[in-house]
Amino acid sequence: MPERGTTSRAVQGITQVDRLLHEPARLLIVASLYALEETDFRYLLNETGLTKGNLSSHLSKLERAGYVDIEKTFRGKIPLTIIRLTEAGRRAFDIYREQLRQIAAGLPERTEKDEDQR
Amino acid sequence: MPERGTTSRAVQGITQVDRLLHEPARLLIVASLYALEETDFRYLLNETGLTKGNLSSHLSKLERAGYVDIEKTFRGKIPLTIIRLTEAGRRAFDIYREQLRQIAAGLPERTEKDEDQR
DNA sequence: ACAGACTAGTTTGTAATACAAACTAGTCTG
DNA sequence: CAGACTAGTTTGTATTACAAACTAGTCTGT
Repeated sequence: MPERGTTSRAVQGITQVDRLLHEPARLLIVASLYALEETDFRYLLNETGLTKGNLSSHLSKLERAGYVDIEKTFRGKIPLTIIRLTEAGRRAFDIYREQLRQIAAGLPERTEKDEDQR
Repeated sequence: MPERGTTSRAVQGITQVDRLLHEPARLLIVASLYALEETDFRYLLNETGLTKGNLSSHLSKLERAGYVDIEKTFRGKIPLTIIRLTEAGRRAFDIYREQLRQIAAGLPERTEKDEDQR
């Protein structure tokens, strides 16, 4: 098995994270959805602080990946988009969360010697 | 101060991470450099597993941002590129490391109730 | 009744990206 | 001295992230 240097394995793992979730805007969307049964477009808009256009396109991307279900309904006569995290999305998030923690834990620390340098 | 929903502050902070370091390839480069006084192109190539082209362009980007110093020398008659993390790069990494840890810690967990759902 | 404001999103345009393949410039070897 | 090798850089391509402009319809004041 080829070793690739001295940087910790955990940190080298960063090259394999799910790029779909590594994008901050989408991680925020999915993290918001994670705790909820379902929610609507307006809620996510408020929760994430994204613009409508951005939120719309990130949701489409997550939908194409099978990470969210998007259901179009009406609240009275006004269109309402219901968004749900799928089981696949939930699993992908679980994996990403654990990878991120491994990586964060594995990043090198400032040592006392480093402090002296300046 | 406007609240933006129920997702934890730490996680909302993800929208403000340093995009230069959030890119896996570059984080790996900078994490590799962090522990070292200086190193060369060949070492990083091996350490990161990137292609030469990719490493070259990521290093240029880090150099433009002032995160690394690149010095061109010769080892005998063969060109040798020496790379060093600057103090600015070191500080940026310190900040990113802490932000990442906050975010990783703040991501929602799978609850017992969630487990039941499937 | 209908002009204009509002709700709820989607589509379009643009600049920046990440990546690998192709290239450059020179050195070493049989 | 041809070809293989070292050490990188440049170029080409497809994907992206983002906001501005747009679509489709509903509500409100006069």
